[in-house]
Amino acid sequence: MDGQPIERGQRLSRAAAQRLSLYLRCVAGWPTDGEKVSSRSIADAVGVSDAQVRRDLAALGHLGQRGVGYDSQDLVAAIRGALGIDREWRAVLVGVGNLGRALLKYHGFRAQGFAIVGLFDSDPSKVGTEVEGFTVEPVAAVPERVSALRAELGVLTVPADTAQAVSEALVAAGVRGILNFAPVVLKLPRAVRLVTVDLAIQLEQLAFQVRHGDARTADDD
Amino acid sequence: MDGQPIERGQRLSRAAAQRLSLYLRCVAGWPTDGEKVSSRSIADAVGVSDAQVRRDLAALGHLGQRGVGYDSQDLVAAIRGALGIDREWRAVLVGVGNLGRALLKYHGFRAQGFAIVGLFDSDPSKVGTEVEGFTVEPVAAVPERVSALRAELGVLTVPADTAQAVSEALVAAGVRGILNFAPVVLKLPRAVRLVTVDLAIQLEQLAFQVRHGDARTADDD
DNA sequence: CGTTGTGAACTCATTCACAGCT
DNA sequence: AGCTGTGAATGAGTTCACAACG
Repeated sequence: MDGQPIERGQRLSRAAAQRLSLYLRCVAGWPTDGEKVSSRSIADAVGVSDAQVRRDLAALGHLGQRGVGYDSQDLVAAIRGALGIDREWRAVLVGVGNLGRALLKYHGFRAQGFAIVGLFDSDPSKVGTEVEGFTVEPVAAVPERVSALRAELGVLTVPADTAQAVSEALVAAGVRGILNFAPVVLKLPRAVRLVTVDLAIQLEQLAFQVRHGDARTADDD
Repeated sequence: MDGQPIERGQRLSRAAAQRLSLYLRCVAGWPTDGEKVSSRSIADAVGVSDAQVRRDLAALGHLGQRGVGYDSQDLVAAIRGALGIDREWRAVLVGVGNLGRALLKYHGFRAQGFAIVGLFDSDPSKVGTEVEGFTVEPVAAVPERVSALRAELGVLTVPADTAQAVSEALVAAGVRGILNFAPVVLKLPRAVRLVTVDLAIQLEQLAFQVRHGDARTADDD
């Protein structure tokens, strides 16, 4: 039932998709003052070239008007569609430590269409407690509960040594994508999408850049 | 001849540096069983091609032995040197919320040579409290305290609306690099290095990949 | 043998520059 | 005039394939 509305002319690269997230964030956050947005204004806001912005947006279809710009309303809708966040995504979170709680409190998720629908932890002292309105369930319940909750995504904020096992349980329960914060390389079936955010590596990247005055980099994951 | 220790033949790309972090993590974590490591074994562990590993490591100098492999000891030292984490980096953390606390507890930082030397928060109820062995100081004290603490890096785990102001204070206090977790595009002097980790964007990337069975991606930031 | 290091080919991504529309 | 869309040029990054070496 994915219908069919938006046809993609060409595949978006991973990097392009990241930039679209950035464009979305700033355009959606702008006051709907005049309605028209130019590639230059977006470019300045996120720190890329205007040609880059046009190239990225052109990949979403013809939604700009020459001599005028882009309609911010349409633009937001088009980017959402291209990123696949024009519908709700149901996700469970495993590992209710500080990081897990930080993510729960981060309401940016819900605003972008992501709904956390279940919480799990292996620590018996946490199971049964209430966190941000959810009752923490035991990690052993993942197999049955995740499918019952109809969750498609899993967020993994558990220690490194249990990440592989938990991720396998999530996959077995039908999760199709995992956002992993444990500093390990998970081995999962090809069909399951995986995005790993390794906080220590990001700090190393920063140190690297400071040491060698290397790249300028404005952001990215 | 090349006389000296580690001169870089060519510049490392940002992407290459990220992969080096991954190599480092797995090689350092391996039991020093035989001493010799092959590009293939590293490649399998982190999910890239063996040619890629060789190309990356060759950029660090000649540290492999044909027909044998790389000495894991030397390899770890060389990668650390290339990434600039062969010495201690002093960092302060601003924003002692859940995310900030999660980072403090994450001992992977200290293990990699990063030392948090100060904590700041704007919330008066947090100032003066002890967190992970540090006394939280007011954010207003940043200008004087950061230089006194000789911190070179700043970790920003504050709400989006204060991130720009706090980052400017950090820069004024002499910080040379900022690891930013606020979902905003910071505008800083070119000389200050910036790495932004936007958690919501990572979730969007995951949704994007699940939606379009697009890339395989193993990780990155 | 097995494994590295690397020229060369190739793929992917970005920038340039301008035609084409408003 | 202003601004988009895009072919062409450029650049960056990755894979191929094999010579060189222990």
